Amino acid sequence: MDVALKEPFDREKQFASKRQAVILAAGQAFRRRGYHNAPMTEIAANLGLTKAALYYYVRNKEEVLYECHLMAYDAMDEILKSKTEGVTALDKLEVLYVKFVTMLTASGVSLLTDVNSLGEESKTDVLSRRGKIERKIIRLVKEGQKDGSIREGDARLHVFFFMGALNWLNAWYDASGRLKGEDIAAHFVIQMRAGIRS
Amino acid sequence: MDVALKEPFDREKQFASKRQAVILAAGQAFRRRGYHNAPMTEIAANLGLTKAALYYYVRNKEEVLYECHLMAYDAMDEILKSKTEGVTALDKLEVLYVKFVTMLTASGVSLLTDVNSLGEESKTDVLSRRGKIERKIIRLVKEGQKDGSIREGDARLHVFFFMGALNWLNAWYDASGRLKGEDIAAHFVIQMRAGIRS
DNA sequence: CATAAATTTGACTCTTGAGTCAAATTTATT
DNA sequence: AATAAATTTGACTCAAGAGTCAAATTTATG
Repeated sequence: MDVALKEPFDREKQFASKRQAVILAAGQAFRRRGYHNAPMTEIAANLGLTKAALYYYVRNKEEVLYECHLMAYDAMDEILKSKTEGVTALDKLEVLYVKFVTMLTASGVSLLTDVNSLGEESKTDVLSRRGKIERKIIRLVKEGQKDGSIREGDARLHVFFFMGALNWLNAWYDASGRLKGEDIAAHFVIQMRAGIRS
Repeated sequence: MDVALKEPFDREKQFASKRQAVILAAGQAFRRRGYHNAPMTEIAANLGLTKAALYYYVRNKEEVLYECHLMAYDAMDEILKSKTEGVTALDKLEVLYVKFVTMLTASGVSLLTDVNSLGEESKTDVLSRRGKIERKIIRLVKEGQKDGSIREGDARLHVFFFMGALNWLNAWYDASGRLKGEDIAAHFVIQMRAGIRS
């Protein structure tokens, strides 16, 4: 490969990965302290930078929040694409759910709930992303109700119930605590499955 | 009763009830838009008042948030006191859970999660209140594990799972939507119970 | 009606934190 | 080393919204 061609690409990659680091760090801060209680100055300091330096990588704070949401939804989409194993829909759902919990506890990606601090456009975008994911899971639950693996009842409520556990997880989970992500995942799937199996 | 004695009491009562109205309204706003996205001016306007008038009833915004938390925890404490019926611990828990959901969907009381916008003292106070409630429920779950009605496993995780559904409920529930509070309650208990029964 | 207490308001002040920018510094390239 | 590009910074500006207060208005009481 021609070096002159590869290098500018490397630069971009470095820039992109630093940008990602900024967004990840911000996400942690938003999750722990809340969007409005996490000043950019502080996020910068955590990265050994100045606020002004952050703005070299990012347009504004709202964009960072937006990207945090997208990052989480990208990760979830990725997981949703992998739903090939399992014979019944319930089995498939189980696999997905473990992956969700594991992702949230291990990857550093934060599943934020603050959608109201976004501008109108990004807000509707984020909500539509979320809606798509929810609908996929709801569809899977309905499939399970057809194949007899999942109990009858409002599929949407089935999903909201166990997705609530995920969102709440993000509020209380502390990676440095005694509970390991895997243990939580193992526990949560059982409870999820038991809650909806027929 | 002497009128001269009763009247100042009535005044206080009126003041107190108006103050409660302010806090309730603020709670709704905080729940829907988030604490920092709900300016006092707007909350006041919703009540047909001016911001300055609000401050006649309330010391500052943080106090309002604090009172919102307390209001929810008072309601939950009230419910927890009523746990007399039911033969197994699981049955008791079931009764409590229905009441929780009903309270959250019907009473106008909001179960907020933003605890980081509180000052240090009120924050620890709120967290300790929450801790007490959680511990009571955890104790009940352990009791259920003893009497055989509830599956073995980390009681704390059992509780965090189905309490997550409650907290998440507060984020998506819309009183004007198609789903009635009772229906949600009916659905959620079943899923809660199924998730932890032995 | 007169008076006093309670309630409400308009018009302020003040603080916090987001976002900017020209200049300084670091890093890579020849 | 010289130069250019990339990165970082200190020192700003600016807006939003919390909170204040003296004065106006409303409500209750003799």
